[in-house]
Amino acid sequence: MLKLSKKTDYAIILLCHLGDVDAPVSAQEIAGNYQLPQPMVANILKQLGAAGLIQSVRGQNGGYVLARNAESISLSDIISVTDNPFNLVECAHDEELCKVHQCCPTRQPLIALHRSIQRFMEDMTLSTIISESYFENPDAGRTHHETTHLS
Amino acid sequence: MLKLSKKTDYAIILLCHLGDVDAPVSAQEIAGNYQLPQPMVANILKQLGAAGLIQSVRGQNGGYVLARNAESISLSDIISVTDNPFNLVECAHDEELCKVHQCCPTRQPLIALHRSIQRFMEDMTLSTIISESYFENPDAGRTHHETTHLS
DNA sequence: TGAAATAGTACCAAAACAGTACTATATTAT
DNA sequence: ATAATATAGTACTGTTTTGGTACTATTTCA
Repeated sequence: MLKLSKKTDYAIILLCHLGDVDAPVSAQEIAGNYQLPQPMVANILKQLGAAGLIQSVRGQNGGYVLARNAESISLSDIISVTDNPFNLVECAHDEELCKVHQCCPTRQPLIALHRSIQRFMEDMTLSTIISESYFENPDAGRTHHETTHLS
Repeated sequence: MLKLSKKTDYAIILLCHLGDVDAPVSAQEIAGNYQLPQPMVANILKQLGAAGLIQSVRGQNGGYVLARNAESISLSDIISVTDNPFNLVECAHDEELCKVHQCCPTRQPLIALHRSIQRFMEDMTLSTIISESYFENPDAGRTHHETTHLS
């Protein structure tokens, strides 16, 4: 339906949070902070860890921290983990899949759209997202996340 | 999963075909020409008709023709019919849906992405798609569609 | 009047999504 | 040591969406 999955949606929130904090943050902590289902959050963090976007710290007081700086994590990276690699149309990656590629009128323009979106998502980094979110919520300072709980 | 549905995919093919021909074209004819499932094609054409993108001609020798010229039909129009209105993230349209909008770090940047894609899809008209497809398949002339059948 | 077409629905199976559960392992505070 | 708190890995499930079919009615033309 051409929309981001909840998983991707959540992943961005999680990563923004991690990008704001230095110490490891646990799944439980984030889930509580944003009122998200804890098992989901845990699963997504596991996936992001396996993909190398974040690093895990096991044991008590453990959690996750960004594995790279926020400038080098793109929206495209995130979506690749939580939503499969972006693929607006099958034939953008698998030309052979297209039964009618000899006469398919959609290939060129849809691949153009695909590339345009791809480009946009590669250019949009986590740090961009974080700084744009401050523009909207300037009072959501880094040490006040516990005050942003919802009633 | 951030990809176009088959319905949208097909719809673009159908509309491109209609944009190339003046006389009404039947569902059966198009389905045969592009090796697409006939009932699906019929359903999509019905929807496109109901949405006012194409006009139907009933009865024998009937079929469909574009209801407006190809310049005035945008990719956004098409997707609205076959894929629901485009909505990258819920909160792009329904701010109240977002439980954490007070502290949600994703709103601004994702809405920016949404708008960028939306804009792109509004600017890409059916006539653009058709002309770009000729760039790739210059031999797919308007009277030779029956020669492009696949074996 | 019959063939060929659309109109309008209703239906169904398979896949994807959103979320849960469980077991194992690692680390640390006590 | 050991209990508590965390991640690691994986399997499972209910719901929704997708992709596609089927059926009946109506319109038009030869």
